[in-house]
Amino acid sequence: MKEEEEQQQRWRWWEEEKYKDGIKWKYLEHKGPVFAPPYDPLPPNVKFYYDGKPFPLSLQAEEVASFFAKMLDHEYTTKDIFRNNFITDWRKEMTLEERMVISELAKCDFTEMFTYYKGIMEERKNRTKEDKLKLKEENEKLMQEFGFCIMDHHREKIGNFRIEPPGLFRGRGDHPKQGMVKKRILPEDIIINCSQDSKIPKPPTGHKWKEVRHDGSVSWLASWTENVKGSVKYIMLNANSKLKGEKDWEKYEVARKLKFHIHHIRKTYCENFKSKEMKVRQRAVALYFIDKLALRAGNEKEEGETADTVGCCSLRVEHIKLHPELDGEKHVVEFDFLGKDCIRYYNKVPVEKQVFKNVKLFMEGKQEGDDLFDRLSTPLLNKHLQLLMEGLTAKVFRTYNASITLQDQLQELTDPNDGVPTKILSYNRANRAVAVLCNHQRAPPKTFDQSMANIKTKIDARKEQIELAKKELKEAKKEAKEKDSEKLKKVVEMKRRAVQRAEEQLMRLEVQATDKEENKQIALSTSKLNYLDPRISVAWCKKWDVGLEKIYNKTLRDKFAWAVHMTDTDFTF
DNA sequence: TGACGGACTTGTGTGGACTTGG
DNA sequence: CCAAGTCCACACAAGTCCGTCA
Repeated sequence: MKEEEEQQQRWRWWEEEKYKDGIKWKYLEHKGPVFAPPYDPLPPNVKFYYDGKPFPLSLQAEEVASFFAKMLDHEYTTKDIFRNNFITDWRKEMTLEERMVISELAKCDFTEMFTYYKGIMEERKNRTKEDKLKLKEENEKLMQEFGFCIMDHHREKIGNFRIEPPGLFRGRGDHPKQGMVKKRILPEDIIINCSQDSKIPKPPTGHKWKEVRHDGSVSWLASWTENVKGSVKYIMLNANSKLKGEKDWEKYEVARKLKFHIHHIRKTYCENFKSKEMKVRQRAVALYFIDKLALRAGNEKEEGETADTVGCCSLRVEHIKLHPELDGEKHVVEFDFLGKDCIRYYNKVPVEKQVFKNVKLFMEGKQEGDDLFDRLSTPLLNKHLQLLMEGLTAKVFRTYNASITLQDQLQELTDPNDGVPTKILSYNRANRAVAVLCNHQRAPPKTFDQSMANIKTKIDARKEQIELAKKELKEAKKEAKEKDSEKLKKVVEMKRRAVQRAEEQLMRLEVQATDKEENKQIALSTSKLNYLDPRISVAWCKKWDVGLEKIYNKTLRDKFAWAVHMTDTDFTF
């Protein structure tokens, strides 16, 4: 409750005016990032072996070896690409002498190091309560000093104030760069962004910043270029900040605006299915998929630099199968491709006849590896969308369709007569419909079967308990009827309550089991965090008197404080 | 128009904190 | 009170989209 109060106390940025012309802030002061702790060398008794013999390593080579040693029980270290990239990068860190000897990873023995680090982890886990408390306090102190900034007179929380420590790059799926060494970032790599009239952060002693700039048109406080992909990384504010919140609010407003244009847009792209211009037809069909299936835009990617994943515009012929008829349905398109994060998208969808014919046409004369939409790119698509509605891009359709689906599903599934637990089940089901639409999948948790079985056992036990309680109630009633006494009446009442309580518990368990089962392979958190207009959820909670904390955890309530504050029961998306 | 980099959002996995039930 | 299970915050990877430059 205390936190809720704190939240109420928080500055209501949404009641203030925004800056114009791309200005993000006028005053920004912070302490700079926190760097990764320096490498802690191995004790002399822990050895690395090459070709069966102990082989002492230079400090630099040892540090990189430790990255691999710590991961020995991870699947990554069995993959060829990972191993090859690692040994190549590792050898770059070696001295000439080391490089002369160490050439084959298969001859490297890291097991002593692995065991050593395992032991340290174990020790860490078994720390005493006092130690844990002390660490927590130290962390808190660091957070208070480096975890906040002053932006235009307000103290704002920073999202990530720690620089990423060095290690091995863990790309997802078949990433060609997995296993490469992520180098240690030094102050000399860091660009600091703050206002000129602020207290400029001091670099650690003996070091200098790469650059200090004062750019109020961007939101980041510090940045550096990472060595594996050469991309820029940033220190930015927490999701509950004004800067992030305003942007998020704006996103949902753009999505809401689409509601007024969607009818016309859909009509237009259906007309364009018959366009004489191939480019227009392809654009229309792609847009149809983006709208109907909530596919991502699908930017072009540099070949060989990333895993082979696609979105709508980058679909290739091998990702599509056409079924004139399938399971009693006509014009079925079968999608099978790897999307963002190498998550598989598999779906069989009956489509408009015109779409089906078009896709067939687009595929004619093409072979594996060819683009389905060879005349289309995301910039082209977005340029077109911009003309249809200001601020419209491909990803707005995902936000729009996710939010409108939640709203419709809540309307459909919520039964006013239900109790709170069942209403929450309805909410989760509505949320689930969105997650399915957006293909937010997850691997079933490793403990899933076990914990499912546990719930079933509990349910059975409850049922038995109810039987017993009912029997006792019956007997108590019978006794009370025979001998009319106050004491017996009380007993009957007690037994009645016991039955009721047990039945309520049973119902709660059954709802829990259903929810869990339906959620086995589906992740709700992503859509909740990124796609669902929080005002829909807040309004629903207020309308049905469901505590917001049943739907949103503290982080979400904090992030969506603006929505919590401004939304009433009558909000419609 | 096409490559490219920069800025920002979206996404999953994970370790540790927190909760719960025996 | 402890172990097991669950949940959350965080780390950081991987997208989208825009502006610039040739």
